[in-house]
Amino acid sequence: MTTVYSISELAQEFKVTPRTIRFYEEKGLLSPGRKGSVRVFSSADRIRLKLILRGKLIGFSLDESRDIIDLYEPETTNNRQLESLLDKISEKQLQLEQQKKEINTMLKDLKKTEAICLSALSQR
Amino acid sequence: MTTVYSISELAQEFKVTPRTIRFYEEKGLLSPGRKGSVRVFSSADRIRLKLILRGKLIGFSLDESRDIIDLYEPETTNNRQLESLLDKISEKQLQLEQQKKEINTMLKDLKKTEAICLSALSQR
DNA sequence: ATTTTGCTTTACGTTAACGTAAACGTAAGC
DNA sequence: GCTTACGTTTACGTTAACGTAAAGCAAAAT
Repeated sequence: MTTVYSISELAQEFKVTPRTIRFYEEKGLLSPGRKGSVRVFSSADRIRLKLILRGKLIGFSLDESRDIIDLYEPETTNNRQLESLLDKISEKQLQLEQQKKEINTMLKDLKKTEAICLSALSQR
Repeated sequence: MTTVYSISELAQEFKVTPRTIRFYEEKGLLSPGRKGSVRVFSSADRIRLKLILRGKLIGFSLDESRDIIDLYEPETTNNRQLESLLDKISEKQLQLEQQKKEINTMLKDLKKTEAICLSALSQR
């Protein structure tokens, strides 16, 4: 008995609206099952939604998130495709490393500003 | 003799269009000087632009970027303001740390997929 | 039995972040 | 003196990512 979710269950869990989830389906980022006309989400669908939202959080567009998610599910079978997939993975890794650097820079700058504030406060 | 920049110089350097820079001014994220009607950008303006774009890269909206940039330039003078500023800084730091975590998770997942691809390739 | 709850589709509206085009000014080069 | 390059303002257009509202079906609760 595999776990399934309704649209509103997932919406609640991830603090988005059902509209958002339907929109993701419309855009081809999700393809839940159907029981009649009603959407039925599997755990795999849930994970995909999680990945989409994670991507969103770190500034990826839905298209970019789809790219990444597709990387995780290689239905790719021949070597040429596998190699192009590896290329894309490397590219995404570089991009993510770059973002980490930017974040670290920002954190440093914030620490500086924080220190200035603190010394200003301690000085009355 | 302090360095100044034209709009197209900055546009070229940061690979954006002049329109983008004007838009940022319109939104209050930049306020370059003027020589007649012509915009004149200082090094400080250049830095601000850099910060805006850095924010963009890691998924901040322009409003969020403005918030962060304003943190760096505390014209804040009284203690209450300084303390609220410190709060905001802490908040942003948390947010950035969170993003780093998400990025690391993604990187791990990508490594997994990469390994799968590689083993699939080595197996013929 | 009927009201409520939750889901569906369809469709128009909205906001952010610019793009694009028009119409004009000005200073430099030929 | 005219063109070319670079700047300006004004204004309408565009795309992504949903919001919102209408109209309807279907199961569950009263």
